[in-house]
Amino acid sequence: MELELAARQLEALGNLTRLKVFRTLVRAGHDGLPVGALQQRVDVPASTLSHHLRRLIHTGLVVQERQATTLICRAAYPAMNALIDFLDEGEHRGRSAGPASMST
Amino acid sequence: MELELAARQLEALGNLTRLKVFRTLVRAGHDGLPVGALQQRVDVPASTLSHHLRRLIHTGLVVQERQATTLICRAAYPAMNALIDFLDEGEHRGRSAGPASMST
DNA sequence: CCGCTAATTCGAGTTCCATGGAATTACCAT
DNA sequence: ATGGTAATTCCATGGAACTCGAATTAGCGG
Repeated sequence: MELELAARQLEALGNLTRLKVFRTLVRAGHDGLPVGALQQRVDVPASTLSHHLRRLIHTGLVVQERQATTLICRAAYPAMNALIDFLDEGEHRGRSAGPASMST
Repeated sequence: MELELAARQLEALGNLTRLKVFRTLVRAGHDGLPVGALQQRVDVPASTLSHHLRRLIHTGLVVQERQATTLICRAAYPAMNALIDFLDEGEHRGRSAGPASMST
């Protein structure tokens, strides 16, 4: 992972609103959430949320997929794990690939 | 870990210079490095470095200890691990406490 | 006490970021 | 095509962050 990308990702997460958004998506798991649902949970004006989402997407921490008129947002777990490993200086320690996958 | 603290720590790491500083300290291990040595490695003016260090210290990611006229800086490994766990939604998975502690 | 080195604080300029209302695009249903 | 909902882009405005030279403080050695 490149230093610059890591810095941009960390900066992206270093904002209260964006961090809330990202954590909400991490909790939501692989199914993700529509932008509208995110807006209700995080409680910010739509335009503001959109700006923040754009940034998270641009840095590769969030992915969007269109389903008709709604846009589904998902946390990019691989990117998150790469970022964590980077902070750790490459000490991998068997993180699971996705959201808290309990059991088997 | 509180959301606000996590955001401030992530923001602190989300700057190219500060990220370089922090990673240099992580690599340096428990012995840490004097500010002067850091300055040589990261190559920024002393005053600039000092501002960045202040921020990293203020957020709890770095610790300083005085040794005569020089200040030793160390990465705060517990804080780093707490931050990582926070991003992960509290999935702990046996990270080691410090720098790549090979063997025993 | 005086000088020396280490490091921080002061001060100022520039740039970048966050916010949110209004206008706009995208897509589907009828 | 028209209406309707989802979401983004446009635009303006405070405000905060980054940078770094100069001045300052902290602590030792002679």
